[in-house]
Amino acid sequence: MSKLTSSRKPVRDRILEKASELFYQDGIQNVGIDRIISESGVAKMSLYNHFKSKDALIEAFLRQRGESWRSWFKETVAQHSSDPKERLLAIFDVLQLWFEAPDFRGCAFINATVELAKPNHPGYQAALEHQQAVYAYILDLAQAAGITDPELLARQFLLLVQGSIVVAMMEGNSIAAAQGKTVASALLGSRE
Amino acid sequence: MSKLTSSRKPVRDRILEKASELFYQDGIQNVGIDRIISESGVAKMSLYNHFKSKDALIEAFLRQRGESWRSWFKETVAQHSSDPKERLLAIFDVLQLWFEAPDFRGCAFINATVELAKPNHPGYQAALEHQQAVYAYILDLAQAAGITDPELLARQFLLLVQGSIVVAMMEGNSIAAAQGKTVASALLGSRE
DNA sequence: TATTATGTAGACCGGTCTGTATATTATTAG
DNA sequence: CTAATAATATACAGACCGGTCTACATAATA
Repeated sequence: MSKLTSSRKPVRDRILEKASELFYQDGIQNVGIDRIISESGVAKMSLYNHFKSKDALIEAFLRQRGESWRSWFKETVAQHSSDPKERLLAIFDVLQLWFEAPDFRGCAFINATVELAKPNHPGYQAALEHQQAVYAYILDLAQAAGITDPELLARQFLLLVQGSIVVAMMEGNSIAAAQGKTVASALLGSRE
Repeated sequence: MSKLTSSRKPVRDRILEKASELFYQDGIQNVGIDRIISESGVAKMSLYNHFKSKDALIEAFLRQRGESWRSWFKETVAQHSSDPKERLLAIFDVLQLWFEAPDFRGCAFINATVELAKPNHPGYQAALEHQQAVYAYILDLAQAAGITDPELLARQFLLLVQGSIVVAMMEGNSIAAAQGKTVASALLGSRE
């Protein structure tokens, strides 16, 4: 217990946490290294000791956020219902919860592809993999629900999810979630 | 006819054209003033003579692109069909055309809100107005088609349109358009 | 205790960015 | 022809960027 001892957490975690917060909130390009280190209370050399470049930090941010977001999403959907078909609809209830979070600023992965622009950026690939993982999750639910042509339904749902996210971000409210759910219901209903 | 006379078009137009191309293609933040002036063959002072700042140029780019994109979109939809209900579906055929354009890189307005991040940026408001205009156009079609609750259908279509655009951009192909159309068909079919 | 790891603090570098100032050249109008 | 206007070519300011380097402090370990 030497001085301020804000170093309860490992340095690397503090850097990544603060970088994640700032990158998501203000945009990757609008956040500089200097701000990350000053707000996380860490020396610049510590950052470059744990991450070889800003691009590497961006990639680490995206991969970590992808994992934590998906696990939160799946768990929250699961606790909404145990019936697979109802879970497909619960997707949009959970989206609404997300949209209502005060720090919501859209999908970090859509945002990253827009900002990074270059498909060869390591963060770009991470974003694509996240979208694939989300699709795979929806496909799982569709298969468990016994949907005919689950691949098509999963793709349709993916469009609805991404569309809801974008509209919610631009408008700054959560009504897109409920409207997405009405479309999802229609899709499921038209198959019975 | 003095020298190279690349100045067939007025200077302001050349600047705005090149800025539009570069902003859309590489991202607003990834394009500097110096590149715009060098590639458009114009002096830096000419740019700042016609636009008071880069932010003003960004706003001009978004407003001009919004108008030209919407007029292209409406005209192309109109020439696909004259029946309002078929036009609602033709939206996704025209989207597919757009997605297949070699320079397609998503929606300039979604991208702008992501990049600019600050809602008080003049370009941000232009982006919101564009989305409103697209919604108004879909609503027009829905009303002309005699849809019950046209507002709801227009909102549902907006989600599908935005979702298709985002997915097409990330994946770099156009299959999202056809899949969006299947959802649109289902929505229209479930109302008969 | 001596050694090695890790982190801190801050100066510093080359480069890029937006924006301005200046001086010169074309073009156009009266 | 002359005077006003518009565009050009550059140099420059000042801020910020990512990234490196050095010197020092601290903590763990042998």
